[in-house]
Amino acid sequence: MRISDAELEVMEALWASDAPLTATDVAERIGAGRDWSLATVKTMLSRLTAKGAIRFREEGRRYLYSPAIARDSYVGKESRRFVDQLFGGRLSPLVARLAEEDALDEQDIAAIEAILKELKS
Amino acid sequence: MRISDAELEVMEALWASDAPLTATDVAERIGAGRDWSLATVKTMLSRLTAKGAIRFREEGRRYLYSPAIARDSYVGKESRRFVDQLFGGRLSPLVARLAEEDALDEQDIAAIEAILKELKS
DNA sequence: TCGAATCGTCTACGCCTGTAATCGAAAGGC
DNA sequence: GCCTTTCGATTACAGGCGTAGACGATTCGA
Repeated sequence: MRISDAELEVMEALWASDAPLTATDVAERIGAGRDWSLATVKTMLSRLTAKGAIRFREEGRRYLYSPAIARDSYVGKESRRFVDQLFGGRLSPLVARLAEEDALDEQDIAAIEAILKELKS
Repeated sequence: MRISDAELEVMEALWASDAPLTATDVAERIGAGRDWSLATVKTMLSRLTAKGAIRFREEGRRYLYSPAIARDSYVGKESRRFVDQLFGGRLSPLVARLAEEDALDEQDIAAIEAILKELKS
């Protein structure tokens, strides 16, 4: 299943904390950027549960939520989907495009080179 | 404005042909993959027009559609959005992730290296 | 003990998306 | 001159999304 932009925000909060979180916890961690009411966060948690992206354990009257899918695996799938959709499955045209827009700094470039060098060994 | 997955398919047809296309033309070019009725294609064309992503010129009773935005610029914006959303704006973690999934072949790697080398000169 | 706070669930609602049928106008064929 | 085809426009409709209020149950504070 796809995870929507708003839902992703909730996932990030859960992924960022290794302990399970209550709805209120999640709301607090998101707090800043998105000005959501607690009700909204709860809706997201329900929908994510329905999608199987998170799960919860009951603790008294509250639920403790934790991710049911790993960030790496989700991000990997989305990345593939993205390069497939816009770049025919190849990463190099993406790199070219971002390079052309000066979206890569020295540090990022060096990091990429290191990864590739490692790959070839 | 965002362009949806289905709408993108129509954009690709228009981007791929330098001449303007009629609705029927577009339908033919898409034909294969997506099993759409002509009506569906027309809906996409209307919506894309409303979004300002394409425009048309009347030719008799038909419309001749052409892109109003360049593929490069659209793709660039989406790419940024993507790396911002999932990788904090850095490309290297994306490369790392795809590398880890063996989604890069020799050819792609070489192409990326060439781009980076060029960048540094 | 009794009202206030809090919990998860249910309901809401407008916009977007995917997919298409219908419709009135025009054009083309015969 | 008509019937058929074809055009774009309008309407449809279910499911997803963003955002949240209302509700019944429970618990906590005084």
